[in-house]
Amino acid sequence: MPRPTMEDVAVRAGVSRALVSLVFKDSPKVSEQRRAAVLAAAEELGYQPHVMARALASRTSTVLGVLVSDLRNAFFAEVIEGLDSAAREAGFELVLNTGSRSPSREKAALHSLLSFHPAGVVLLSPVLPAATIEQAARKCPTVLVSRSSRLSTVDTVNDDGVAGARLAVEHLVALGHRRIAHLDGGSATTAAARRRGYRQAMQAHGLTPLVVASEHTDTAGEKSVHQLLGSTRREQWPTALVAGNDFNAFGAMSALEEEGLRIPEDISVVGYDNTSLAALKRVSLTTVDQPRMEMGRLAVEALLERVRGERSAPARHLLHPSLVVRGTTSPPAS
Amino acid sequence: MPRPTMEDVAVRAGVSRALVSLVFKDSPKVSEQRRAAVLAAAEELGYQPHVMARALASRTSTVLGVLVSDLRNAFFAEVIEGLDSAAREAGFELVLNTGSRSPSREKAALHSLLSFHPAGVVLLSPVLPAATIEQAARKCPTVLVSRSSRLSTVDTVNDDGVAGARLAVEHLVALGHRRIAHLDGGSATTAAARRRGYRQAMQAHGLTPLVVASEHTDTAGEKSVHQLLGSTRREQWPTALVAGNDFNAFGAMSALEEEGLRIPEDISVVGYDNTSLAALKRVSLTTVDQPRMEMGRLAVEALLERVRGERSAPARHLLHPSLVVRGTTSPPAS
DNA sequence: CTCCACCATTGGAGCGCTCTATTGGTTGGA
DNA sequence: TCCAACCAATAGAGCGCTCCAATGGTGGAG
Repeated sequence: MPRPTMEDVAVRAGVSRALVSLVFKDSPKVSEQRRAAVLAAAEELGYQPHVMARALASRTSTVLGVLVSDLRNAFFAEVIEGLDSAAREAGFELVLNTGSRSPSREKAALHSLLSFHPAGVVLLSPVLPAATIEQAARKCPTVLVSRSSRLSTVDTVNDDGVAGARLAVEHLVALGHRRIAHLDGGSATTAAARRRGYRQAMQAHGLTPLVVASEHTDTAGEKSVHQLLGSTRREQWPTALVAGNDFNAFGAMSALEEEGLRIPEDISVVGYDNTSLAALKRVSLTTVDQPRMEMGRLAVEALLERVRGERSAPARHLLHPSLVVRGTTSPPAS
Repeated sequence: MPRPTMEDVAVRAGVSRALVSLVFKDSPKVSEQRRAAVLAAAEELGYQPHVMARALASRTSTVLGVLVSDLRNAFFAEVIEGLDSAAREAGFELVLNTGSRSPSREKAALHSLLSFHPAGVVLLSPVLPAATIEQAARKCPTVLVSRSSRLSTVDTVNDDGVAGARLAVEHLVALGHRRIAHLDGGSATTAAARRRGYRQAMQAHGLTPLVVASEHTDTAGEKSVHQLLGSTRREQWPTALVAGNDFNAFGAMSALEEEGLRIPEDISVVGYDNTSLAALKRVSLTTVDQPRMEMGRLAVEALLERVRGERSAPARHLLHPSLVVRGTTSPPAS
């Protein structure tokens, strides 16, 4: 299907190609009369400027590449909405690609993103090796979301996981809990900060931390709880759990119920991420909320600052999480 | 950040630009020696072909545009994975855009997709008016997923909602249920077929259909259930519910529990879509599964057939859903 | 020894656009 | 009346690439 070009519009409107270009750039130096003629001709032909040709000719890209490690995780969906609205406002287009949580697939996806010669790329919690990220950063401005980095060439946007985990512990302590366990996120990029925050908060209250190995999935949460309860005397069981993230919390809750514990009467559970499922009445999970939209917007902002050459020092955005109290936490059974 | 061009590579390898082009097209008419030299030079410079320039010069696009109506819905995430793998295999790149369930935003997103002059576009359950879709179809091959159309210029990929809803009813009838209500999906593009399937199946078993107005969200499910129970005598309450989709089912389940009904002992619930949440042990929702990956693959296939000019008649793929029985259905109380 | 077929390689035009420099047509001040 | 200043409009080069037609170099057949 051959689509009309700028030339076609120019001929039909009886003007030069350059004038059409000016009209589509909203240049003020075009008479109202001509502008109208051009727009009419474009409308009649169904003309639409060709982004790629424009990018080539102007030597500037309006494309922002976005690599999502895992589309199934609704957390990213909301970050993307933030990216999307910020990008659109600034006149940029998003090109999205997904890596399905596999380093090799992510690499391929990043490669394909870079082949667009984008103005910048956003990497959402990538599992890529640091070397690959550095390589990308040499090609265009790069910002990391939900993953930290020491590279001075990349910007980062993260929530303050230390503060978030602390928030969860403070809440439980305030309710009267003292035996509070943490289900660790393992290799996830955000796990270390949450673990640290948990430890700090526990020690600040003179309590003994208990970190249980796990992962950010519901099956891992399930397994870890079974292991924890199976290897501990009943009187020693924790009265509250700080899960690595919401999915982990869901798994943990299933396991707890299987073991005959009621939530929150017998044991409280706090998640992390405030995914949309947590808000479902049936689930009603107390959890830590990250300002996802805001994170998306900041990521785009950081990118654009680099694109415009306004900044060369790395930006390190650390956002404040907040606690959303719902139905899975209550004071411990006397 | 200026990136190296084909010219740079050519100079460094001591060959012509055209030869470099041939190497990157994997042309067989290049000597091993030169090929190696070119690849080495490219590697050293960190050269990567410019997709946009290539598209312009070759007058063929390797871009497939994807419009997702709602990224938060995990259903689409899996369709996209199907799209992604099929596209990658065929050497195409995905450009994703999201419309956040608003017609005007969707229109803007579609517009921006089309400005890439893609080889084709995939519209995932769009809320766009038919006229807009037809317009898009005039510009490039277009396929609709989870939405049907009479337009001969667009292909469609849908699950057989009639069969899916029937599956749900059959299952409940087999368990012994007779008063089975349906929570309707309202204006959702997939609602009509499911409603029809429900009606047909009920009538086939000599049962009276009861369609309750609702939407494909959990809050709507909640409200509808409260209304249904509030306006009916207890003895008349249904013993089973066929929800419009999983989210609707989640909301319905919250409301049922609030009304003091146990699931599945007092009332059974069946969802639709088999979203990843349905599989969470804590939820364990019996639901209808659509072959999402397959749908993604078929969509890309349909597009490529049109691109290659192999077919001009509209393709109408109707896929068979299957029932996934979990914990929210059981025989009715005596 | 010539001729032609065949091969790897190359120059150059052109894809749809932007951008710089330039044109020609008004104005208005001196 | 003349010229600078200004304006809308345009010609033409060039962005990074592909592709076609053409190049020169080789080898085998006649």
